[in-house]
Amino acid sequence: MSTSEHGRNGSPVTMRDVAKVAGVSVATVSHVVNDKAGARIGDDARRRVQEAVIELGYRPNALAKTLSQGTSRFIGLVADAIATTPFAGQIIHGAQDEAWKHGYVLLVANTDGNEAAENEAIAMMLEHQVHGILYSTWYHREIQVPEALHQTDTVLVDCFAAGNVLPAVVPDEEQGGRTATEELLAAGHRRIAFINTTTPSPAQTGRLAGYRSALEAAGIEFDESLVFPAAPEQEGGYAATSALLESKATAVFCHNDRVAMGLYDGLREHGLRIPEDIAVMGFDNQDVIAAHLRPTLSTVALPHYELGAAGVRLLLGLEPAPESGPQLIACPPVLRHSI
Amino acid sequence: MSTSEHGRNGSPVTMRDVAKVAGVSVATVSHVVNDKAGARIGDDARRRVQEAVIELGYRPNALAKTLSQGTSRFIGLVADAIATTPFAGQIIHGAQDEAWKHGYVLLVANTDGNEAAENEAIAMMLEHQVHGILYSTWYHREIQVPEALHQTDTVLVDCFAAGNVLPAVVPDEEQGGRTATEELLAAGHRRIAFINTTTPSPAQTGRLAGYRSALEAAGIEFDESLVFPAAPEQEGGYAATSALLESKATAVFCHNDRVAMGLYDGLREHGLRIPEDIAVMGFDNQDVIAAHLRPTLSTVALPHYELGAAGVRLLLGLEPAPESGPQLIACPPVLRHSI
DNA sequence: GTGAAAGCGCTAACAT
DNA sequence: ATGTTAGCGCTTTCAC
Repeated sequence: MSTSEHGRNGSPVTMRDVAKVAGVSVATVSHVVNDKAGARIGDDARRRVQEAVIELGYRPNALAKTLSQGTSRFIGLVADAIATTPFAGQIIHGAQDEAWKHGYVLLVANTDGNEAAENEAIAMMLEHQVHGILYSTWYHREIQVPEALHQTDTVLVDCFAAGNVLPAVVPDEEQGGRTATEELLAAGHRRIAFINTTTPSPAQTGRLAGYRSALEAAGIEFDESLVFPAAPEQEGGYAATSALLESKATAVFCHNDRVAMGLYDGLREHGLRIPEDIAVMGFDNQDVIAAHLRPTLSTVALPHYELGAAGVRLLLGLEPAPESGPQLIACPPVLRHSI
Repeated sequence: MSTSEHGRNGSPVTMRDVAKVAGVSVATVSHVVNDKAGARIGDDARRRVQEAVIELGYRPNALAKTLSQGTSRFIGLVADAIATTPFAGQIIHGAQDEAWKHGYVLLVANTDGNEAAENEAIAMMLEHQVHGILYSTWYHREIQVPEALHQTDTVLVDCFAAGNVLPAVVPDEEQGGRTATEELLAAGHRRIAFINTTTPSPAQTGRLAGYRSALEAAGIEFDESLVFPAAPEQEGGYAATSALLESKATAVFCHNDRVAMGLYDGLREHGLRIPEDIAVMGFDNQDVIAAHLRPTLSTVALPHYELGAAGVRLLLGLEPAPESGPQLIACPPVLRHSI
C-alpha cells in the first residue's frame, strides 16, 4: 500500500519527494506542512500534499529548517554534576518539560566541575546554534561566570554571579527558613532550636535569616544560644544531639535532611520520641531520606524542578527577570510526621 | 585589536568571512579547519586561515555541517523518568560522557511514561536527525517497544524487549545477587537469609538465583525457609524483622537498600547490633541511604553510569552486541560497615 | 493560488 | 596547492 521509504533503510524522504508525488512545488509543500498563515493554498493541493506526506512517511528535517531560518530550537543545559545528586536530575526534568512545551529541545552536557570540559561543552553548544544556555550547579552558590557564556544568552540556575551580571534563578532560602520555622511555631512550639551548617553559603545565611524573621514575627526573641553549628551531614546532626538536648528546646529546625537524619539517631539513643518529645523539621526534601525515616520527616522542599523550568522561561523571555538580584523560587513545606 | 563579531551581536562569522580575511577560498578554510588529511595546504595559507579564525572568533556551524555531510552527531536519550530517582541521572551522565568522548552530543527527553509524550519525543529526535536513540527506564524491566523506535537505530538501556528484538543493556542481577551473598559468605556466615521483594521482576528472580548459586558454590544447601518475602521498601524490611530473627540467620541479604533501611530500624528495636549480632547486605547502592545509615551499609551497586555508557557504545557499534539476550553489566560490591 | 529561485553555512568533487 | 561549484533540505520573496 504505502511506498514509504522512511525508517532504517532507503534514503530519507524529502520535501522534494513529497512535492513530486503531490504534483506541486516544494514551496507549496512547505506551506502546508508548516500551516503557514496567510499562504493561500487550494483545498485540493493541500489535500494532495497531506496525503503524500502520510503515504511517504515524510518527516521534516529540523536541522535544515534551522539552517534556513537562522534560528534554532535548541536550549543547552550545562551542569556541573548531573548525577552527584538526585537534585540535578530534577533541574533537567523541569528544564526539559518547559523547553518542550515551547517547542524547544534540550541539549545536555555534564562538566563535573572541570573547567576545560565546561569550555568545551559551551563551545559545542554554540556550534550547535543553541538559542541559549542554562548553566546550573547542583547546590545553590555563587560562581565565576565562564568567559564563553557571554557569547550567547545565558541564565544561571541554582547559582548566581557577583554583580548580578547574568540573569539567575535560585531557591528562596530565607523564605524556606521562615516557612520551616513557621510550621514549628504553628504546632505550638515556642522554644525552637536551629542546627545550622558551618559551611558559608546562601543556604547558611538565608535559612538563618528566615528562622529569625519567623521568630520575630511570632514575638519571640532570637536566642543565639539556640542555634547550633554542625557539619551539614548526618554526623553533624548526630553530634549536635546532646547540646540540643541541654537547650531544652521542644522543636528543632535542621539545616538539611541529612542533619535531621543524624539527629534522629542521636535522639533515639537518648530514648526520645519524635515528635512527642521533640519535633524536627528538615530542609531539602531529599526524598530517599525524608520519606523513609521513621517517623517520616517534615521538611521544606528545594524547588529544583521549578528552578529548571523557570530558567527556561527566563531564557526564552517568557518571563521578565527581576530588576536586581536573582529570581527567587519559593521552597514549599512538605509536611509529614516529625512535627 | 580584534574585529571579532562573534557573541551576542553582529551576524555570526561564517567560513566565507574567514576566507575573505585570509585571502583564500572557503574550500581551503574548510580543509584547514577540519584538519583534512590528504589536503595539501601551503604552510602560508594554513597560517593565514588560522589567524583569521582567531581574529574573527570563527565558530563552525555544526548544523550546516551535518546537513551537508548527511550524518549527524546527535544521540537521543528518551527516558521514562529522568527525575523520579537519582538513578536516571546516572544513566544520563554515563551516556553523556561516553557520547561526548566520541564527538556526539546528547539530546534528552523525558516522557513520564506517557505514551503520547514518548511518541512525540521520538518523532522530535528523528526530525533532528539523531544518529540513534537510547531508550531507558528507571528500573530494570521488560517493555513493549514503541513502534516509532524501529525507524532508527535503538538500544534499550535498563530494560529489554521480548524476543530480544532490540539490542539492550541491563544490570546483571544474578551476578549481583551472587556477589552480595559471597561477601556475606566471605565474612564467615553460613546461615544467610534473603529478604526478597514480592514484586515480579528481573531483580526478583535474578538476585534470588544469584543467592542460590553462591550458596551452592559454598556447599550450603538452599533453605527455602530462609527467604522472606517483603514489599521492596522500608516498611517491608521493618515488617520482616521478627520472622528473620526467628530464623536464627546470622546474616541477611536484602533485596534493596530501602528494605535494609527498614530492617535497621527493626533490628535496633530488638536491641540488636549490626554487624556484631547480624550482618546486613543491601542492593542498589542508593547513596543517600547506604552511605548514611549507621553503620553505613554494605551493598551492591546498580551500574547505572555504566549502563548509559555501554548503551552509547552499542549504539555507535563500538562494541558488538551479544548474540542473544541483553548485554549484562556487572553489579560491583560496595563494602562499608554493616558486615 | 502556486511555482521558481536564491540562499542558510558547510562539504566534497572536480578543475585548474 | 588552491579555487569553483554543486548540492544538503528547507524557507521565503517575488513572479506569474
